[in-house]
Amino acid sequence: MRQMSPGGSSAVPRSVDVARLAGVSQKTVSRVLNDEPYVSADVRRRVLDAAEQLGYRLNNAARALASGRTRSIGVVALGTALHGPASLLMGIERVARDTGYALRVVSTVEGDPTGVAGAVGSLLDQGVDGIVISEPIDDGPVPVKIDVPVLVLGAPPSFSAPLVLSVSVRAHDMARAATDHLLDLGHATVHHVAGPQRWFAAKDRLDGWRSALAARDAAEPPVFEGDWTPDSGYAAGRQLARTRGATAVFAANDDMAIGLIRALTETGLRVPEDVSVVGFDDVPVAAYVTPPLTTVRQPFDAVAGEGLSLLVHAIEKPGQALPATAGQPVDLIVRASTAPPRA
Amino acid sequence: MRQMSPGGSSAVPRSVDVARLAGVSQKTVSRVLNDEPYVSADVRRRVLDAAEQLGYRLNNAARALASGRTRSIGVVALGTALHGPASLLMGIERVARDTGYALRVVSTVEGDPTGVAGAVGSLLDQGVDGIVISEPIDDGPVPVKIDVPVLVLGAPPSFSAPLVLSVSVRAHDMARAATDHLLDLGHATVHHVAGPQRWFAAKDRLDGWRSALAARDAAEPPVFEGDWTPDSGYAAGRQLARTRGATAVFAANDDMAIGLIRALTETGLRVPEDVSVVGFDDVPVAAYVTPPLTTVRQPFDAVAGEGLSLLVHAIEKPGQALPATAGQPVDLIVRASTAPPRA
DNA sequence: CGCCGTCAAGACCTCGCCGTCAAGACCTCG
DNA sequence: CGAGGTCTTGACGGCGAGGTCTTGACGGCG
Repeated sequence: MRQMSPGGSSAVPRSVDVARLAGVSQKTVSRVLNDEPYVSADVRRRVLDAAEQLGYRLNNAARALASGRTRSIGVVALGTALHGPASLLMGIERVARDTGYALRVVSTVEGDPTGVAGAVGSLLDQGVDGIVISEPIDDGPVPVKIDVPVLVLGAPPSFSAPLVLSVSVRAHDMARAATDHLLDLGHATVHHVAGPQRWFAAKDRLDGWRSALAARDAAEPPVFEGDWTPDSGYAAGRQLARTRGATAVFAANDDMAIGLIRALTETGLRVPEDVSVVGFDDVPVAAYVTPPLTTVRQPFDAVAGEGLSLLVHAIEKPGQALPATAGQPVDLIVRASTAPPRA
Repeated sequence: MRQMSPGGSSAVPRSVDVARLAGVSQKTVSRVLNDEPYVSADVRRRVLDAAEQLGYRLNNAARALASGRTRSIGVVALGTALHGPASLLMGIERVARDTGYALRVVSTVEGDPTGVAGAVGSLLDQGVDGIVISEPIDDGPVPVKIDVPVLVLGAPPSFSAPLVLSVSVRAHDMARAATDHLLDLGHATVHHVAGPQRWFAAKDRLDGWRSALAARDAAEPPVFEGDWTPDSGYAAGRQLARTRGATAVFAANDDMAIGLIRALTETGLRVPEDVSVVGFDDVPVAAYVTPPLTTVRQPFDAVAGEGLSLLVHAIEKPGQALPATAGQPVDLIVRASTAPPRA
């Protein structure tokens, strides 16, 4: 355990070493390092100098054990590099770092029987002060008793925790806006290439699309269920090309929209002249594909930021009322993949 | 600190509670839970039952304090949702989970003065058994003394640690293969849209391109330095379109290639008839843009897997020889964005 | 039948920090 | 000038696990 360099006597320094060097008690070192009050400027200086001189680092395990807090937040991520989930994760990381929390990441894997419950369990094992569940997949109720606040980004599965916060990404409204846009252009109805329905995010978009159609009494064509990949969008496109009279499609993400457009173009259909396409996410390349994609921008950073500040508030001031949140705007970005149907 | 439910006396159970219920000592509980030898089957059974009944979870902070190990690995990620970094991160997470390690993630931010050093420092503060630095940005030497094994994916900055492992992503060879492909098609030379040169990954690709040109005595045109975004690729494309005689371009990632192609097409140049373009990464949409992109596939999962198994080996069997690693193949994927120059 | 090695389990200490309480120094003010 | 605050600091006892040593029980064997 004791770590020695071959040269001689350099163990990893402990706070008591710092104390000795500074000529104070260990407790005072602790005070200085935790910014507790009641330390004279002089002592503080001496302690900091001594710590620096020894290259002292606080031992987090000991600190966590003694204080019961870890200053870390666990994230249940989706094990994918898809733009949405990855953006959310990075947004969360940034805010966590800014607020002084470390991040522990576990991802759920497609097909893992334990799913979200297993991921949450492993976070609880590690010890976290709060948990973020990012746009989860539905594997039914989560049978884990959680004893820290939980933030869910997107639609929540049901579980028991002292406090469940949730920031809506408003996928429903966004999907509806996308669909409305196509209907407004004069299309009789709008087809939908959905995401995998085990994802709440995919379900929300489907629902939004459905309610937009219902509000105008538009016929609801059959849904193609893809898996977020351009490949699945392509497959949907091949199928759609054989469907007579489809003039507008809303894809549940940009990748599928891009695959879809390729399939349509390959079969001789022009976008947007013959078929209009709307995507979802506004991935970076969306503006540069052919044709530039009309899509809905997801405010990942804003969602992560807002959610995390709620969570941190819940962790640090338990019981207090939560600050109001702004809510995210729906941001439809119209580019060149949509147009009125040909007369 | 003691946590009570309003109803009554349900504190979070400790190992000593399990011990009492099972009628053994706390140490025996520890033995069972750590799979130590010298426990009879009967006792093991009783302990496990008691633990389950109480819903007992090992306290990781206490365990880490007592054992000096955290069973966690720290990752220095790039704070971006770009396909490459995000894929690497997810690959790392998957392997870490499979090998029983938890993940702590810190990201470096563009423009953070402390850079990699700061990120590594915060991981050391948290306590990790090993560190992965994923495709770092060059902020000069890292002045932190690290006392755990380090794995660097991509080119390493210099720092001091007991053991520095490194898995090459062979970006140099890949870039060279991409450039060679264009030269093989008969192009007199190849232009390059580079990534930001603070990234080692971008530098490697530039070097690979450069060495391919040098090997054939091809003239080296000026380099456009982008920032990985399609926007910067687009800007490079506008500029390139004004350059007479450019017939082949190698872009340092697919996003820039896509922006580039759009700029070329908008100015009336056809891809690949007038200009051939090769990307890098093989992002999911690469096969579906117009034209489908010739690109180099990066084996992110394989790199993450190979690297992490090395790191885990170094953590668990310090001093022992490392297992040999396979090395990753260079995988050029030829699609429709490249063709011989017009005669 | 006694010696010794292996197995099984427990007592007791340790890990490095934080929380609580107590005590001394110093100030304020009647 | 002394009572009662406020500031500063330290002694001490955990936090909840793992490590080490010890103690018995048991069994093989000369």
